[in-house]
Amino acid sequence: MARVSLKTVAKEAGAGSVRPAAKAKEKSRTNDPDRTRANIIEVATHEFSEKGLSGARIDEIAERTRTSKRMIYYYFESKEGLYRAVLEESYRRIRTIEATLDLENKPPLEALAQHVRFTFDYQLANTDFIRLVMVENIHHGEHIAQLSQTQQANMAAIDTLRGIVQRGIDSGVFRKDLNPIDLHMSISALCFFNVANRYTFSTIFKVDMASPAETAARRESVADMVLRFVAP
Amino acid sequence: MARVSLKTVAKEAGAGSVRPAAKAKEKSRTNDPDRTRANIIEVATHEFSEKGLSGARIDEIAERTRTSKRMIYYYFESKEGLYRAVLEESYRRIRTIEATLDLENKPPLEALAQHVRFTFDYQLANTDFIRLVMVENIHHGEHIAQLSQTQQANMAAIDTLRGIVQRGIDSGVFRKDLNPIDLHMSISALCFFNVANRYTFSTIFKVDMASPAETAARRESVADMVLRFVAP
DNA sequence: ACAAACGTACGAACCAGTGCGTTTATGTCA
DNA sequence: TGACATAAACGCACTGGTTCGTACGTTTGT
Repeated sequence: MARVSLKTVAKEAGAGSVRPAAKAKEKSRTNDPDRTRANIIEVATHEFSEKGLSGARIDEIAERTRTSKRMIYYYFESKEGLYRAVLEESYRRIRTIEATLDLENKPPLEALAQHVRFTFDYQLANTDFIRLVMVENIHHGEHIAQLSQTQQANMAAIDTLRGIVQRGIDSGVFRKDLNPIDLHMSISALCFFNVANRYTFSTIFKVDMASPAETAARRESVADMVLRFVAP
Repeated sequence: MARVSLKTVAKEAGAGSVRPAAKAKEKSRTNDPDRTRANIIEVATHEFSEKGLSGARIDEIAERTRTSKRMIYYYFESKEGLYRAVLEESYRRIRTIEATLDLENKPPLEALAQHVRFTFDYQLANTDFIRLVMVENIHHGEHIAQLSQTQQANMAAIDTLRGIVQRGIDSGVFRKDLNPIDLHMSISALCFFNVANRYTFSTIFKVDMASPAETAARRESVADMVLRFVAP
């Protein structure tokens, strides 16, 4: 059925990943499993986050890749396998970035405020991740349930917050009955909504939640709400 | 192009829809367009909310209906048409129920607290609706964008909150710079997350967010957070 | 030489949508 | 009132395009 060749000719495109200098004739193929794998995941991440697990098409993902559909199955075995790899990688990325923040040495109130603003901005800048979480919840979390590695690592992500809360309580600037997990949930909820429900909310209330002005105001409102929440 | 009439034959619709007494032989079919339509929407609501727009299957919806697949296309024209009808009906239902609450005559603080707890409980009890909103946002809100009727009616849904805010400010128990839409967003965010992200959050943090104890604690935490937020 | 990495082309199941014929309800006029 | 025409409501069985997945052969690296 005249299915088009889909060459993906040449191209140095890459965000990085230098190739061997050879390049002489474009006829030659270069094996680079790491790059191929990473490239597939990158494309798939965007595709799954845009269309969901059921809405995404393996053929379309393959098309946007520098390799072929066969390679997707070679590396990931199935559509769900690929989805799981995408989920894992997205969760891995968020926690490595979160760890770079140094909030341990700042006064609790300031540290918390910064933590909230950072979370807000990170989620705003990583809508792909947010949407993947939405998709995963539509699927009842059955895939992340299989990634125990990911679960553990992400549970540890609130250790920073836990530390801030402890210091805040100790120094008397936070109320004593504060529950770190509950606090984390509230922060997540406020930041998450801003990205996740942007479309329906903007449509109904005729505001452009993606605009810089709206975003800035919202960020401060969220920070304010959290700070008020922890006060004694 | 046998394009169906789409009658909407007036009628008192009601959840009940009494049938003609006839019923004589079970061999005979009884035409009851309203009931058929409502039945399809009911089944489709659950199916779309469980599997999403792309994940849901028309054949499966038809199977769970008391009628045939052909009727789905007879009444709704396409899968997306059915989805739109489902979305519209879900939004319609939430606002009629919301309107039944009488908060106009209670003191602002009490009214707000009740409003928050009601929102929390309603969303908890109507996961189908919440999940539909998630699905719609995955699709960039392109379907609700076509339902201007629904948009308008739902924008009006914050009039109650707006009234409470005004009375609270006037009587001095709320701070003056409170923005009703911003407040509404925060309340929605806190309640929404509880249902929408239940699976990933429960999995990562090893808590059962659906349990009564967890739910009750969370409801009070949310109410507390909102009340602190509005204080002068 | 041998395994890992890769591409092409194909198949089988799935699934939205429809052609067409049948039954039920309703209006109309003798 | 009842015969009849017409429209609405309905069901069966099918189709054509889509889509996940793979058989099989080729190239690259060690």
